[in-house]
Amino acid sequence: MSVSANRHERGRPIISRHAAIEPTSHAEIKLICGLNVPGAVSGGSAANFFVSFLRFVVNFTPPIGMKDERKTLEQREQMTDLERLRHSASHVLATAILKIWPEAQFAAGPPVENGFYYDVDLPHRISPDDFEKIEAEMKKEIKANHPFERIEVSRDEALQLGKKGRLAGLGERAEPSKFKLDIIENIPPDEKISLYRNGDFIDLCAGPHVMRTGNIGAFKLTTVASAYYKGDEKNPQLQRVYGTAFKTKKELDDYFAMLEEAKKRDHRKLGKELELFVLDDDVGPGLPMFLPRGAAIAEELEKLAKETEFAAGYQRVRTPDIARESLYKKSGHLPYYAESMFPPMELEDKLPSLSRPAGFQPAEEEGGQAARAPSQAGSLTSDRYYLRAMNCPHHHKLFAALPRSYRELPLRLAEYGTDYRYEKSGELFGLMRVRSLHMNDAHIYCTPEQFADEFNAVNEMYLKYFKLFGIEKYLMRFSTHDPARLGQKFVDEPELWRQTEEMTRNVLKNSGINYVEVPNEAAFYGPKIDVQVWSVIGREFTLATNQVDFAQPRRLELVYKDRDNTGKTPICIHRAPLGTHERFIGFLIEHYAGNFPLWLSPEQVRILTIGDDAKLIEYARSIVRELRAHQVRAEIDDSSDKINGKVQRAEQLKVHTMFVIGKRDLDADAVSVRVHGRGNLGAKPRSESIAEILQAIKERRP
RNA sequence: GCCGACGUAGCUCAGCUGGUAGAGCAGCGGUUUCGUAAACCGCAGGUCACGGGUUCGAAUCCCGUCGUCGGCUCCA
Repeated sequence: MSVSANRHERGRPIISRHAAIEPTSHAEIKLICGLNVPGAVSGGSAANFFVSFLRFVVNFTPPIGMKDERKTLEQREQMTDLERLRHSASHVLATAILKIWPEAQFAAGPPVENGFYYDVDLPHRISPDDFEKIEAEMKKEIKANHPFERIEVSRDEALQLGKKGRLAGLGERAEPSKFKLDIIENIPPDEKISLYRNGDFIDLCAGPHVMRTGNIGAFKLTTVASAYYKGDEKNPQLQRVYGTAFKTKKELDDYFAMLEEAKKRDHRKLGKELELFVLDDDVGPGLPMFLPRGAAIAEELEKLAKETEFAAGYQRVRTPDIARESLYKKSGHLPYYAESMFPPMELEDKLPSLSRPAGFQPAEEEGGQAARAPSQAGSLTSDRYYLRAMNCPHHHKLFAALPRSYRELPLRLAEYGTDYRYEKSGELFGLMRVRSLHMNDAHIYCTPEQFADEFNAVNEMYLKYFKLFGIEKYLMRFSTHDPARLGQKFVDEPELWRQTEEMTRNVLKNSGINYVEVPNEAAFYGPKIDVQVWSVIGREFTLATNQVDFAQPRRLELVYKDRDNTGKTPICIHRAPLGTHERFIGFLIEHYAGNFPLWLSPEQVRILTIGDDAKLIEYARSIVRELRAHQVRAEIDDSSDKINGKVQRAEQLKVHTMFVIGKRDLDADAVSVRVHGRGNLGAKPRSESIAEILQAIKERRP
């Protein structure tokens, strides 16, 4: 799978306005964390959280198409009641902060998905320890029940007030309201400027607000973080105080209860409890290791992919995890992607005076980037190797390895390739964002005529998987190019762009897939589809990508002989429906809350013996032998614990099926079946129970 | 990468304003022979992330490093 270069095209990432439409490729799957918990979930205990949540997820439409413009007044008027309340809460927050630190300077204070924040510039570092104090002031302001008063002013009046420090202040101050003045500059000349006042606090604000501060029923400050003014790292860093607010105390309590419930599903927590994977400091950050129980899941996914792909006409290949620099120079990745790759290994065996110490350190003196820059040492014979960050160049080389005829196309090369990406430390996140990954990758080389069928088949595969895993909420983001930027951001092949986009669009339309079109976010080499999914606890991320590439095959001079005996360049489709093991397993853990279906379950069957009679133990062992002979992951618990203890341990590990066997079962050649989450299902003949297990696994029953 | 919080036994956590480091679970050794979510007794287990500093004395205070987590989109 290759990489969209657009993030690096202008030297810095292109960040769109909303997380839901951030340009992503599989390569740099940007994980959007935070919980998309519905603001307006009504009542209910933690128990119905997931019901509420699912309802929310189903109804949720990502705000596609939000552009770089400011919110219009019309859009503001559409703020929900809850958003108004939270917006007002942010003003109350600012009021409270000013009562304690009158010199505070405020920037923006909007409602957000799960609450509100206000960005503040203040020499004092606000810490959670300050929250109590701030909340106390907020409560006073709410109790005072001041009205939110809208005041329209001329631009000049607004500027005068800003210069006197009166905007986002309790009174006039020595320092001007610098951020507010900057904001006024950006208000279109034809737009009215308004202030909102509650008590002594006056803020530049377009509204809308609730009627009075007393309407803010319940609130709580949650966290403090830093944020750049206007999100630009060139701007000063501000302190962002987050909080949330609801109409009633009960709703607030429910919200925190939901967060607690969500935490229980967190893949990092479950991964530890269920012994699925570990991260070890000595191995390195972002380099997860799968324990046997987690590896079992990975193996099942691989088996699924191999079977599915084999049936779909893919051929498996195997390629190394490293390659010479020259490969990435030719493929065109290096300039775009070097900073996301681990620094190269330098092989300097041919050097005469090598005095490298045993603990060889790669050159990092000049900020690490030095090591990644092309070699300047002209006189030295050195060789650089990179750990690969993507598999496509290797696969392209396999395409090129043999003379290719149109008769061989489409050629579909698949590999569970291991890649290494030097993700920035702050972006690492459990299994979801890592530095070593195993990708369900394949590259399809085809002719333009074959493209639509191939692309459609890939999408069909996605849908098949979604169905299998019960993924109901997904969105395909179809990223297209901007013709005005051909030759700059996008390769200058107008006809190929037109054709592939048209073909892709038709495939999407005809298949009834849930998709949106996002202009100007294609990869430099072709249109792409990112698949976005929502885990049940509201994490949203790009799971997979499907990209059209008509540029790399040319760069690497891939050709096939066509009917007319001329050499032609194939179109390449990069696809990874199951994404990476790391991310997909992380997703599945949260999706299933660790309660995996039988076929995926790390431990499918556990035999629990009642007592340790020798005959009973031998009976248990014979069942395990039979199951294992059929490739079932079965274990036996013949410890000296009482049966209740064995049951509890198996339940806590979320073992899918338990066979409880005692003397009664031994005598009847039966097993008592207990299924995780469903309790005791009673005794059944041994052969029948085993047959059912085998059947459920074979069908990959949910 | 930047800002902030955090880092105590395998796990979950306690350890006040500096004075010999604790519990439960897991592990190990016994005893127990139990029919569906924890039988009992005992033992062992920690350079309090790492490195410096302050101090008579540091898990505790200060500095640095590493790691983890939360943010770093939605503007008045």
